[in-house]
Amino acid sequence: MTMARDDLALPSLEAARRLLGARLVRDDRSGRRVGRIVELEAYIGTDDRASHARFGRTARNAVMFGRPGIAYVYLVYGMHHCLNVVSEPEGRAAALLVRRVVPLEGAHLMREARVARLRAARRDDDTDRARRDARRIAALATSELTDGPGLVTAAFGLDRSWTGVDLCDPASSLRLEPAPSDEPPPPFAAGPRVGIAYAGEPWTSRPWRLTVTDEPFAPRPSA
DNA sequence: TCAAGGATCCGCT
DNA sequence: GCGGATCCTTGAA
Repeated sequence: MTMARDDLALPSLEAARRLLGARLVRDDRSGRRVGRIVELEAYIGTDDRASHARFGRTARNAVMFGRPGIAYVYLVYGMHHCLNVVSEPEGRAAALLVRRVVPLEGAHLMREARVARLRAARRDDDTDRARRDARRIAALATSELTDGPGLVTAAFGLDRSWTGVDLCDPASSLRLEPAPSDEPPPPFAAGPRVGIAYAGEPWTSRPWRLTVTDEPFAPRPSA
């Protein structure tokens, strides 16, 4: 079962509440990776000066104006990819940035993918450094494997080519699944979004970052 | 065409 | 705690 598209076709903060605690699943030949979504940021409308939709519809952000439940993956700082879930009804530009998940299944595949991403990013062929990278990632706690937006995409092996994938389609290799029915909706805190100082007020202060607070290693909402 | 700058992470201090 | 990496997207010329 996948997440109902209707749950994402809502005002973005309501959609985000429903997405907290849900599962991000990548399932293909190499195996199955599952992460519990514990941190999201909402980018809402063309007025939001922090949103990629602030200049109106462009080639890059077009999916943000489309159907809810579609993946929007972009490149930031020339090297990191970020996964977003399109929210709001079709025609309203909005997306939810997946900032953090907690691995539940396939942590070994996530480690492999993290190492592979680093190897791909290295310009040279320094085998000593490659060994250090592999050791560093092997030493990470499971919860650290996907502790940031660029790390989620690295661990799940995602890049811009995943833009447009329907996360509500059970046939997609990348999809969203609701939490088990016996798992109550998680408690969460709201705080300002990260890394958007350029947007100015009131956008930098909008409490549009939602963080689950029942995780043992949940980051502080204001951090 | 061009120049500017970014929804981040890592390594070194 | 800070600066560098790195390339794509954007608005302006």
